[in-house]
Amino acid sequence: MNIGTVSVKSGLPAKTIRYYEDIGLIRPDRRDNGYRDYSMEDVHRLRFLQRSRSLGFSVEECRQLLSLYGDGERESAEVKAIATTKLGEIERKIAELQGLRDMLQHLVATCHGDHRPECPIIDGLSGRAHAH
Amino acid sequence: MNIGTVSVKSGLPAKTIRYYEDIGLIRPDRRDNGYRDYSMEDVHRLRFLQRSRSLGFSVEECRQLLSLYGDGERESAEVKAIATTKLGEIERKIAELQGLRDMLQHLVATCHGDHRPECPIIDGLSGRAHAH
DNA sequence: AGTCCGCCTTCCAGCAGGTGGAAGGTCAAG
DNA sequence: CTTGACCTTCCACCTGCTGGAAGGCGGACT
Repeated sequence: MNIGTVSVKSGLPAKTIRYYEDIGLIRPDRRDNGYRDYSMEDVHRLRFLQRSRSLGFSVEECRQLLSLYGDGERESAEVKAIATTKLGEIERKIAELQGLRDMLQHLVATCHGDHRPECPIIDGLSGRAHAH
Repeated sequence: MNIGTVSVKSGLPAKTIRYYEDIGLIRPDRRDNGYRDYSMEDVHRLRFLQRSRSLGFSVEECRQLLSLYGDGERESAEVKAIATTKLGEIERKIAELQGLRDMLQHLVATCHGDHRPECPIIDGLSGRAHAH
């Protein structure tokens, strides 16, 4: 199977698929003409990568998950530990962004937004005023 | 004022302060010995940068905000427009992360996390099952 | 047989936003 | 006079790709 087909099937750009090969996440065969030749197994691995990346796992985490994915002997506890850690990170990230949002919302709400130079947003960013 | 002092006062690493100079966000004086010499105005600008970066503005957005910050004639409407756009982006980001969280929460909740090889997380990532 | 287009290959460069480290100059204290 | 903390520049590296150039290959149409 050529890279273009695999790209469609996996939902990943061809460039990204080659990049994943560069960093050792997949190892497709080569044909006589030099073209990469992918198996269905490769497609599964790439879909797996696409999903886990879009769920916020780093490439290194994906590498771990992928080795567990391919290991029939793996213990689900290992996988759960990785996922749980990532869940905590995502929750922290959400809380952080909510803090930013509240701060910005406050600044935007108190700004007249007209042609006068007074601006609580600038003041807030400069630390001249406290957006409590 | 030396860069080390400014680093403490602004909450930014010295490396980052030099980098901000490289990309033209600040322009400190130089002393005879080659050391950078910062004014209180520089410190204010750097604190401003630190705050706006940590509020999720990109460096380019910070550059805009900084030019408005230094411009007594600016109209608050300009600033409000930038902040409002950024607010929308932050809200989209939060929603996206909440989606990830829900998905991962579901996967983690349905995984026994023991030493058996069955693992709904791996299944979910591989697309073999739907964590709806 | 020639030509076209689209696919494939490699390689090199660059994006954001810094961070790390080497190699060396400077300054104040002991 | 040496030590140690600070400062300087420069160059490389990080993540996770993405873009583009230059060239080979494959099948269709004429």
